[in-house]
Amino acid sequence: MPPNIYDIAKKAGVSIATVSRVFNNTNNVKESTRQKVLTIAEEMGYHPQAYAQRLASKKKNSIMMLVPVMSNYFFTEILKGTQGILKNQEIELNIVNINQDQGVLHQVEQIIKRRWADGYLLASLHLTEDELIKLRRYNVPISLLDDYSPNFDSVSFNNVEGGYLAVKYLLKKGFKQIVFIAGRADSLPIVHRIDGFKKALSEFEIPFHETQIVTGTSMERDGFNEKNGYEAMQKILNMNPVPDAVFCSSDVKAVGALKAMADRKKQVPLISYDNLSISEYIGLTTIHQPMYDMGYNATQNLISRINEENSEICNDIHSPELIIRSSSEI
Amino acid sequence: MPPNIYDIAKKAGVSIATVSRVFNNTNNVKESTRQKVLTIAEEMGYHPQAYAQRLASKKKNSIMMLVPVMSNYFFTEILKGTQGILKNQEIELNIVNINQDQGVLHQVEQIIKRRWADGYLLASLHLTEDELIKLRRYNVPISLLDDYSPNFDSVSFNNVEGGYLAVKYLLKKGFKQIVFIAGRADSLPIVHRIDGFKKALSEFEIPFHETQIVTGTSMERDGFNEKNGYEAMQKILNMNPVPDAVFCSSDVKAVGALKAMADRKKQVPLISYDNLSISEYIGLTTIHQPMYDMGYNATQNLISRINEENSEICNDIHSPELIIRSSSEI
DNA sequence: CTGAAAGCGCTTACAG
DNA sequence: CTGAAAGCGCTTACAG
Repeated sequence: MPPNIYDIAKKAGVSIATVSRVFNNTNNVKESTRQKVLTIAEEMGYHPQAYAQRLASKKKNSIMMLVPVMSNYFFTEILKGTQGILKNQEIELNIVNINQDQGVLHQVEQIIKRRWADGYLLASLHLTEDELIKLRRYNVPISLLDDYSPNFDSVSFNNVEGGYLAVKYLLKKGFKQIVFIAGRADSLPIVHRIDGFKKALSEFEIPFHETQIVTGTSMERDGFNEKNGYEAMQKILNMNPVPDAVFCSSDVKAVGALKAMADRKKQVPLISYDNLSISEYIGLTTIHQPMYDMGYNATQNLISRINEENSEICNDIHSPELIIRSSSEI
Repeated sequence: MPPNIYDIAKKAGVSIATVSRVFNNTNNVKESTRQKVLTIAEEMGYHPQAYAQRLASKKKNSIMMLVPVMSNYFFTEILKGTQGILKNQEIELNIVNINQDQGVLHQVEQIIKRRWADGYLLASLHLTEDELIKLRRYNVPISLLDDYSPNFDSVSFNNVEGGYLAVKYLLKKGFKQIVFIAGRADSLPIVHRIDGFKKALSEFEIPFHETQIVTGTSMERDGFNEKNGYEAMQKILNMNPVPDAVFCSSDVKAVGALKAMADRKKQVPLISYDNLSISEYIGLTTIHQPMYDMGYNATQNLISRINEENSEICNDIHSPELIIRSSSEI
C-alpha cells in the first residue's frame, strides 16, 4: 500500500494538519518541521492524492478540453494555443475525446455532471443552441471554441467570410466555373463556407448549382482526409467541361486533390482552407485560420469566467486571411 | 450548489446506499425504485462526482497518457491506436502534456504520486534506465511507448534497422555520398538511426564522416518541423560536391527539404521516415512506422498489466518497412 | 431488495 | 506555529 498522510504524520511526529499545510503552502509552518515532513515524504514517495485533495478542498485548478477529433492537424494547433496560456499557470489541462457517433450532448453532460474540472472548453463540438442551453443548469463555466453561441463565451471563426474571400479571389482572376470540395455537408463550418461561396457568386452575378458541391466518398475524420480530396478531384477532372478553379475545404484534402491533378497531368487553380504548417512548403493558396490564437483566447475566456462568474459574455470572432501561394496561380 | 447523493436519496425516499447502487449497477435494486431514482437524478442533473467516487471505491477505470509533444503528427497516429483499443472498454483516457524542458522525471513522478489513474502510458519520454527504475517504487502499472526498458512493458521501434534499411537502399542504387538530416542529435531514435546508417555504410565499405550529419537551426518540436528540413537541405545543396542522396529523419522535415530543392531547382534523391498520411500523396519514399499498431499494443499491454500485475514483462519491437515512392527515384 | 454506519484520504476553520 | 475534529461525497461490507 502506498503511504498516506497519516503515515507521513506519524513518522514525522506531527499531525496530519501540518503535513497538509506543508504540501499546500498555507499558513506558516516552522522551517525545520517543513523540512522534516518534506524529507520523509520524499523518502516514502508520498504526495497528497489528487482525488482526496479535490474532494476535501472543493478546488480543482483544472480545466478540461472536450474535442471530437483529437487526431487532426487542426486540433494540434489549437492545443498549442491552449498550452501557451496555461504555461506558468497552476492549472492542469485534461483532454478528453468525444465520440461524434454516440450522442455528443450526452457525453458532454456525463463529464460535466461528474464535476471533473473548474471549467470546460468545448472545441468544435457544434452543439445546437437548444443543447447548449441544457448545459446551463450545471452552472459551470463553459467556453466554446470554433463555435458560437450568444449564451456562452466563444471564439469562432468567420467561415462565411472565409468562403467569400476565397471564391471572390478566384472570380476576380476571371474564373467563372468554380467548384467546392466539401466534407460532410451538414457540418456547420462547411455550411457557412458554402454561404460565403454563394455570396461571392451572386456578387458576380453567376448562378449557383448544386453540382458545384463535390465530395469524395472517404469519410474518416468527417471527410477531412487526403483520400477524400483525391476522390473529389478525380470527380472534378471527369466533369465536362472541367471547371475553371477549385475551392477546397481543407489543406489536408487539398494535398489529395493536388495529387489527383498530378496523376492526371492536369492543373486546375486551387484555393484551400486552414493554412497548416505544411501548406507553406507545398505552395497552397489558402485561407488562414489563426488556430493558435483561437486556442489561446478561448482558454483565456474560460479562465476569466472561472475567476469571475458574472462578467459579460464575450464572443470573439476571428477573421480569415487569404494567403496567396502557387496553387492558385496557374 | 449542485445536488449530491443525499439530495437524491431524500427526494426519492430511499437511502444513499440505494442511490449508489442504482448508479453502479451493483446488487439488484427493485426496478420501480431504480426508475424513481433515475428519474429524480435526471431531473436534478445529478451524477456521482468522480472524485468522491474514486476515493471511496479505490477504483479508477482510467489510464493516463503522458506525452512530450502533443502537437505533432506522430502523436496523433499513436493516439488513434490507443483510442482504437479503448473503444468499447469502460476505461477513461486522460492525456497530459509533459514539458521537455523542465525535468521530465519530476513531472512524471508528480503525476504518478498523486494516483490519478490505474496505469500510465509513457510515450516517447525516453527516460534513462536509472530514472525508470525510480518509478518502480510507486508500484503502479507503467507501459512504455516508443521506448524500451527490460524492466517495463514496452512497445518500441527498431530504429537501427530503419536507418539501415533506408541507407542500404540508397547504396544499392549506387549512391555513395549520402547525408543524414538529423534533429536533436542526442535524441535516442536519431542516435539509433545513425547507427543503422553507419552499419549500412560499413557493409558497403564506405567510410563515415561527421559532416554527413546535417541539421537545420530551427529547433521547435526537437527539430521535427518543416523549417528545419528546409534549412538542412539548403546547407546540403551548398556542399561541394552536392551529395548523391539524402536520408531525412522525418516526413515533416522532408516536406521542407523538398521545398528547398524545388526553390533551387535541384533534385536529390531522398528517403525519409514515418510514413504519415500525407506522405503517400506527396510521393515520399519513406520508412513506415506502424504508429497506430504501436499505440494499440502499448495500451493493450498496460491494460493487461493493470489486470494481471505479475505477468511476464513484454517488450514488443516493431520492424520498419521501406515504402518506395517517387522521391528516391530521380 | 434495502438501510445504518464505517471508511476512503484529504482540507480547513477553530482554538490555543 | 500546531493539533483535534468535522466534513467533503461517495462506496461497500454487514445485517436484516
